Amino acid sequence: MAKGASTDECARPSLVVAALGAPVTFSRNSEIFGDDELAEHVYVVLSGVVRVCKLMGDGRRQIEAFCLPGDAFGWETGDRYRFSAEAVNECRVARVKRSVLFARAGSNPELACALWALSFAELQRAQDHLLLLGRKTAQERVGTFLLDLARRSAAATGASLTEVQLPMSRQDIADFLGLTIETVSRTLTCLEEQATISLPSSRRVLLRDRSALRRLDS
Amino acid sequence: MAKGASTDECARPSLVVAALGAPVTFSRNSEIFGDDELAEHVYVVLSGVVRVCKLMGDGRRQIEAFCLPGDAFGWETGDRYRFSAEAVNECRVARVKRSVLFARAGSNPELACALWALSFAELQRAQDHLLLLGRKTAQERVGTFLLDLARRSAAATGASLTEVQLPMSRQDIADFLGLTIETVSRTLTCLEEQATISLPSSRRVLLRDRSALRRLDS
DNA sequence: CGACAACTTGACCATTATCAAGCAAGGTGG
DNA sequence: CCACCTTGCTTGATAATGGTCAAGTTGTCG
Repeated sequence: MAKGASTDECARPSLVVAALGAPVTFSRNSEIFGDDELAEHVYVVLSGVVRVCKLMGDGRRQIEAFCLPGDAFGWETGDRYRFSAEAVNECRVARVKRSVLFARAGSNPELACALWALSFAELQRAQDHLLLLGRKTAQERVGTFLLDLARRSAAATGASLTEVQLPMSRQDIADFLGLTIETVSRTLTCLEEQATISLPSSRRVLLRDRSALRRLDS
Repeated sequence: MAKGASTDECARPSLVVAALGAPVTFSRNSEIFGDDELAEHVYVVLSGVVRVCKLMGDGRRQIEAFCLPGDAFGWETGDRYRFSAEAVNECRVARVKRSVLFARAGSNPELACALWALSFAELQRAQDHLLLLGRKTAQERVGTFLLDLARRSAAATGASLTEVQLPMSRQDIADFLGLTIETVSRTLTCLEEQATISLPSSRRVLLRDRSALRRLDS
């Protein structure tokens, strides 16, 4: 306990930011903000899961991130959002006015530090995701996804590390991993046949062989 | 000219940061820093091109970004780099001590603002790249790449918008676009046959039909 | 119980990867 | 100055991963 706060000079960055905003709830599949809308707010997930995505003219979709409790989304440099955000399931988010946030950050070093921490977390996730989309096989993508979701769910809500709830549909997973829904389904089946995971139901996954999964993770 | 500085409340963020560092030069293909090394510096490109990349155990490589003059790289939240950086060609970079940078940013709002601008620019490029890697075809990837490089080269060095110099090898392009070297080569040949581009030499590209390229860009 | 959405599975296909030559440009040493 | 080698690029033939199209199955909600 000696120097307990050493890892978080900016203790719980998401809380620092969320404290400045008002909680809002969104129902499954409802839009939190749309591509090209005026970017007036930054958001922090309180409960539930949010997907942040880009759409191409012909309907192809790339989900850039699933945001779990504690994650922030809606950062922009310009004055408009460059992607849309939707509730994957029923969820609560803290909505913080950008103007308020930046005004306060100027005079509040703890807040400024929290903003850094949150936006960098997003950058790092994006960078890891580039490697996945550019160079990993379907099996590696799914394996990485499951491990990551398990780790982050555990961190955010204290869920088990070996049992993952999938709040999102197969289509969402496919659009996140740069695959099709069929390939995601087949890959999960294949991992189950290899006894790497088991699927007690389509939205619950047990990680049976974590070392096999970690091997897929690279 | 009236309100000339409106777009850059933090005028030329890269210059503000670069001013704090010392210029260093690197020769073609030399390493600027390696994955997992202690992250003591942040860098700004002054001239030349830098590639920032991740490697997998079996040698697969993903280039996360090509950094042109004015771009910054080497941001980290933790104390170690999570990727490596190498000189694509002879290049000069400003090397800034992280400790100095962050100490000064605390008391210098212009600098703090410049840091935001630079790191967000990186985040946005990463996010656009996710869509490319996850959902675009080979032809779309190459088209997007050429347009982007032309635009950024023009912005950084005043180069022409219709003639692109490729400072990087086909292998670098492939590892950036999530393709193989052969597919990049074939795709360029194919675009030339369609009269969308021409290739006076392997490292020079003329953008003949920008609207066709923009259609590929989505 | 019926209807609908979400998921799985199968058969076939296409894009891109792999493997293997061949070619062009640039540098070096005789 | 030229033969030789190296490196980087292109092209071709073939293979494989993942995509597409089409049925089925499961599960949920009225």
